[in-house]
Amino acid sequence: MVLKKRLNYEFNGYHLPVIPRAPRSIRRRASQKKSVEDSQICAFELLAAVAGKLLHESESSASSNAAGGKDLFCIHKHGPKQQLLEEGKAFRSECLDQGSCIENVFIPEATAQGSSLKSSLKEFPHGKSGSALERTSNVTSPNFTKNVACDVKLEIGESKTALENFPTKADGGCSNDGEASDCKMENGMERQVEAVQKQNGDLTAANTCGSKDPTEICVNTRALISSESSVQLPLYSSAVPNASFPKHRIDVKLVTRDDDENSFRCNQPSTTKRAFRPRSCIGYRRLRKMLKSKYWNVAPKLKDYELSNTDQRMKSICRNRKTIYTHERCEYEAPSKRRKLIDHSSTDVHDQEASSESISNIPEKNMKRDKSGSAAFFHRANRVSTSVKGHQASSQSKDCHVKFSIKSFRVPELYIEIPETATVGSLKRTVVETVTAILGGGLRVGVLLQGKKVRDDNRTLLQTGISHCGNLDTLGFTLEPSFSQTTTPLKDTPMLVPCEAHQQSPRSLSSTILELGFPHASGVPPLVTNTGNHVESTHELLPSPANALTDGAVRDSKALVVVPPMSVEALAVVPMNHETKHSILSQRRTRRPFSVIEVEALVEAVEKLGTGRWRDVKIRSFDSANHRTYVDLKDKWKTLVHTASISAQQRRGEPVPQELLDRVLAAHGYWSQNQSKQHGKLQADLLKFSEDQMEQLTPDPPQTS
DNA sequence: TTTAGGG
DNA sequence: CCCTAAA
Repeated sequence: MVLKKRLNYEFNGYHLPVIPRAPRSIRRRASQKKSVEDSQICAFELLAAVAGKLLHESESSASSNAAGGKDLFCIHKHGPKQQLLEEGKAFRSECLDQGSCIENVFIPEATAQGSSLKSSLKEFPHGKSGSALERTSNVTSPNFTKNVACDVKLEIGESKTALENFPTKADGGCSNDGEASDCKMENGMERQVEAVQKQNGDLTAANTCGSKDPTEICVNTRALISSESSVQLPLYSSAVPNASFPKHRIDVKLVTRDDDENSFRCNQPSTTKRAFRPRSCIGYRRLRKMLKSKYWNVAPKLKDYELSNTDQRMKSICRNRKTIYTHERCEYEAPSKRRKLIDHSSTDVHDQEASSESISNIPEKNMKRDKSGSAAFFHRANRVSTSVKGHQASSQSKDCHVKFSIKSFRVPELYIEIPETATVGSLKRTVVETVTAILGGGLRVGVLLQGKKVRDDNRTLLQTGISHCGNLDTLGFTLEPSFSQTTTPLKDTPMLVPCEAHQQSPRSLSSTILELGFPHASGVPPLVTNTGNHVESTHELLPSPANALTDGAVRDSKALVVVPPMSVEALAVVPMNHETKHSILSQRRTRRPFSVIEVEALVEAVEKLGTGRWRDVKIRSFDSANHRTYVDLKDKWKTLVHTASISAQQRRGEPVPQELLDRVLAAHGYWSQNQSKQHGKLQADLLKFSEDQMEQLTPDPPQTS
């Protein structure tokens, strides 16, 4: 079926607008076969399982961590791949596997027929761009990551590394900038080409990202990989600059930026395209839902659910989604009606710690502490936290209670890097956002003993040496930002705090992973956990120049990275506040205005497919634009129709060429008129009819309506 | 999961 | 864009 469809698309210009769509059940089946999603999930689960196992192991012996990490890595890396191979889609780029996607708007040349679209298409240097793209795809992430505009760099803790590299994404031609479409396209292409070239050059050096330290890269890569969201990193290691990809059809894909979901983009051979559907989107949504569910599930009472989140748990959650959902509504609707916040806190990572190398030096003495509601907070935190709380019986030695007084926490340092050309205002915004993100994002507590982090949450105070007789003087606590606002007891994990815009998807992924109990190999540098975030943030952070037009400023401000812990006082342990949660979990997706190119692609697709087949439209023209869901497309169409019906003066935003609007009206009229009959036997007739219509369609709408 | 609409 | 009812 898929094949058939594809053929149709390819060869029929405007002809066959009426591609009868298969009954949903069938479609569903087909889609299910698209294993990508499944495979991803499988991989995910597998990962989770492994993680769980590792975690387990790590608890018993720290030494095993390294190995564990490795294994994990391997699995992650190969698992998906293998699966793909099995599917016979060997050539899918890894980035795809990873779930990273690039948004491509591809426009079949065939389509170009008579419509104005054609003209614009022609502007693309097909040959050249095509090849460039292909190359790009080979290299995949590296290029993108490498990217053009690295306005903001995020650095995390001591591991400055890779972040810098990832940060920018190459800006796809199609992004939302307000530039004229043509220009955009070209620019985008060129850029990509440049990137590619550069990449090739640099590749040898191995530091695509330009990070100075290869080692670090490796580490990061690993970390990233482990975090699932990291998807792209694997490429680094395996990137083969010149590997040749199978040529794709004629589709020209435009790379657009895609942030929310996964920011990585890569060009996919069109062939594969259909194979994996909106998986990322879907996956993303799914995760989101899951998270929500969890939130509800757990958050309400901050019960100490077992922290060990295994995939089992995940599954169950999924299963109960509906139920949970209801639950949520009841309990949380009040605060914010529309937004369901996900409260990671309860579920999160706690146990895991991403160990950061950063060791805070000055241990603070502690005495008693406690502030607000840490109860819940600590609750989860298990042992350590408990101890912090006030006095509690320290685990084993029942007789002794250790009292702590925490005067201050060390707080991670923030590094913000923005272009010289940035305005002071944007700098301020950036700083504010960063801080907000951190504070708002949730904190976790790290425990330092003699300047060293205490990673093992399972050890008792006694075992750790924290007791009366012990050196409380050398005991310190750190407050570290964490994605999920959850605070985790021991260990400090410096993390990237996602800016508000940050989205979910990556975040979700990482969070999820964490929840799953992904243990970081202790040996692994600081970021296993973080990595994912980093990447994410990176994406978001990097504003593509093009985008700047629309919301560039905002974007710019988003990028920030948190580095190592530093001392900040009075950061009371804040249980997660709503706001925090709000900002992180339930954020509204970043607004991404449709670019003219996208509009064009949409119009073109609708002209062929008609309205009411948004899923197909999505697949056809926005398959790789992970941030554009079919609902988005439908909404966009709605607004386009509206836009087309109002005067130019009343329109806002990037102006859409009148020609496109005319086509919108034409298509809208046409399809609304024929909607009822399209599937029937009239199909043939309609076919012809539509053909005619379409052909003359160019600027003038089919009068049919 | 998709579609269709309201907000 | 989000949220949902329906399908």
